[in-house]
Amino acid sequence: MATIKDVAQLAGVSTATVSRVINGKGEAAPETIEKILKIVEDLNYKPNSVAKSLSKRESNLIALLIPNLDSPFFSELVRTIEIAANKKGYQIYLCNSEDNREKVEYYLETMADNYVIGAIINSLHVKEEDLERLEANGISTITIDRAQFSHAYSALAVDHIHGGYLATKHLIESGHVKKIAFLSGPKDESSSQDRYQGYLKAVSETDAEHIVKLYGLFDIQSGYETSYDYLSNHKDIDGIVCSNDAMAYGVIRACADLGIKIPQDIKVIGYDDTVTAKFSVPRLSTISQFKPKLGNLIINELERVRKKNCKPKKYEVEPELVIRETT
Amino acid sequence: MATIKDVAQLAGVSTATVSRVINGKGEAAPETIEKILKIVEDLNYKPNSVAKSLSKRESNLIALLIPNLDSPFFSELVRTIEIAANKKGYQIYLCNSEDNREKVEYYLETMADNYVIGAIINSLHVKEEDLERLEANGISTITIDRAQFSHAYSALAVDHIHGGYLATKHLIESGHVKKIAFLSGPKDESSSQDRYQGYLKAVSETDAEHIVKLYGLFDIQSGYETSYDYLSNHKDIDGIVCSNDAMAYGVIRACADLGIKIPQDIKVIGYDDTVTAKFSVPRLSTISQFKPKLGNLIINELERVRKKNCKPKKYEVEPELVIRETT
DNA sequence: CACATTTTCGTAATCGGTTACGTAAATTTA
DNA sequence: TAAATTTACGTAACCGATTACGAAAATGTG
Repeated sequence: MATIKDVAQLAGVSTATVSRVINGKGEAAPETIEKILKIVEDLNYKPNSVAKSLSKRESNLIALLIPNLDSPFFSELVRTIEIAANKKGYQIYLCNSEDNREKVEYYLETMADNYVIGAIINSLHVKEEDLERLEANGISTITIDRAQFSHAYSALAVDHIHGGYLATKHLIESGHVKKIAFLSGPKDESSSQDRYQGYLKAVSETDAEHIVKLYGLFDIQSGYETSYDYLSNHKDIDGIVCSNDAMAYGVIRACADLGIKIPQDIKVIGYDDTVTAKFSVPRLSTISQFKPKLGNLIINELERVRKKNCKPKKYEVEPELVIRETT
Repeated sequence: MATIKDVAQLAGVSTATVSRVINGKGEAAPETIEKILKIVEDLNYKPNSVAKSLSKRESNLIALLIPNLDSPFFSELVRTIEIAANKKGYQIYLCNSEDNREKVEYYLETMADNYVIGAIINSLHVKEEDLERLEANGISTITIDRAQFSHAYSALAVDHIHGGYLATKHLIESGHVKKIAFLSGPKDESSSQDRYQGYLKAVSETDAEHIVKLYGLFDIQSGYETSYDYLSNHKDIDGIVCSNDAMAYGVIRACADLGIKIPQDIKVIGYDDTVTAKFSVPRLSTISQFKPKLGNLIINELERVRKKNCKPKKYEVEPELVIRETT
């Protein structure tokens, strides 16, 4: 691997000049520029990222902290962000927290000493003081979705209350739905609670009745288990609003096992509009929130906040209802 | 952020001593060690990874090059590897190639100048000479699955031929299956071709007949589209062997749309045993290959090969048949 | 006690870049 | 043509660690 010294030597100039030319900073004579660029080309010289990071005290890594990769929702998120970041020359430092505070802490620390320039954060376990610490270390942050919206930094959030409302209202109006249940994510998870608020609001506006709130872990298995347990002992509901698609797939499976027909006997709605929703049997009605262009929005916001004097912004994504076959 | 200089100054020693003590290299007086460690503790000093990488010319990043994150197969792979890497103090540099040679090249280059210590590679577009270049730059490699098995470096592969054989044999024997089709991934994709070999072998051993080979893109949508197109024009098959689970879900959906009953009218088998397979309607019979412990195996192999004089090894994972409801 | 060994630790170079500052040469201005 | 200004580029410090080498201090040996 050629270094800047090799280039400088061959060009008969100092490394400072080479650096300037490559980065287009300061002045240089046209012939010098040409000579250097030719040598760079010949040697296939690429500045070493690590050295660059050290001297500039910033890398081109963007940390992406997420709780897991199992759910399609997150893998789709990672994908859209990776593509957007890549287009701008950033790379992704993947931080998979497994929803575990220790791993979150580990990653928050390594972010700083890897000189990542920004962090995209989706985690129950990140508190405002963690964001403060990151910003103090020059790492701009943007939280997505699950973390609170009310901290002092940039955030992108879906209006979960409205989403929950939309889902529930539609579910109720899609048939003779009178008695409904809400299948929530973990108790300490705020987006689920918000969706639940919207759910309650919709219930109060109609003559439907809220029967029970169930809890899952946002994965297909827990969706299956909790709904199977409940439905095999109770026949009192005809609609279930799920806090994400993965759990809804579990519900669909549980109903199939129990001989409950969707949407005739019971209607189901998910949340996220993951790719599978279009192809499940039956196809899942759901709430769509993230679209590919959000990757760009997130990366752009991170770049924007990095410039001093740029105030953090809050973004809200309007959830949209996607009607398919389960309602 | 405290640096090694701060620690050295407070302890009244040189940075060299601090470095030695922290890394447990060379000798140091017990009191000196104690004093330094105390200050490290007090200051919450963490060595800067970037500086460390530069001076040692190696980071603790492991590159993970995969074609996409859409398919659960890859997101599960990323997850198991992230967990294994993390346990050993490595971090993941995520390289999502979108199955695109340009992005592959971009990432191969950035690997070297990020001083990643190893690369886990799954890509159609990586050739043996790319592996050579990586190794020449001190990056040990292990290819997984889709890339050829025959290069000079470490590799982990599933015996796709045997897997295809197992799947097909079971499909045929699970009912009165006489006329079957193979739903392949992209034409240039070797694992699919291997599975197809196994498929043909199984066909030849039974009285079933191979009718058609269809091509998809390994995703649910293409699985749906190709099978829908074929099945709406032909009623001549009663079994489909799919080259991965995602496409099998597409087939299931297509059959539902066409009023074809699974497994009564047609039997379907997938490949990968993704989490959803247990919960789809109907539950998908499939071939299981990667288990969580493979993450550890991969990371260990990467560590092993790094030591000079350690010859690359080839690993084969035995595919296993998982019988569910589609056969 | 003189000498050999060992222990402990500091000096300084290095990894591969960036950049503030200064200076010599080229150009402009009067 | 001398002074002022601008252009082009080099010197050297720096980012935050690691490490080869050597020297001083401590310890052991006869």
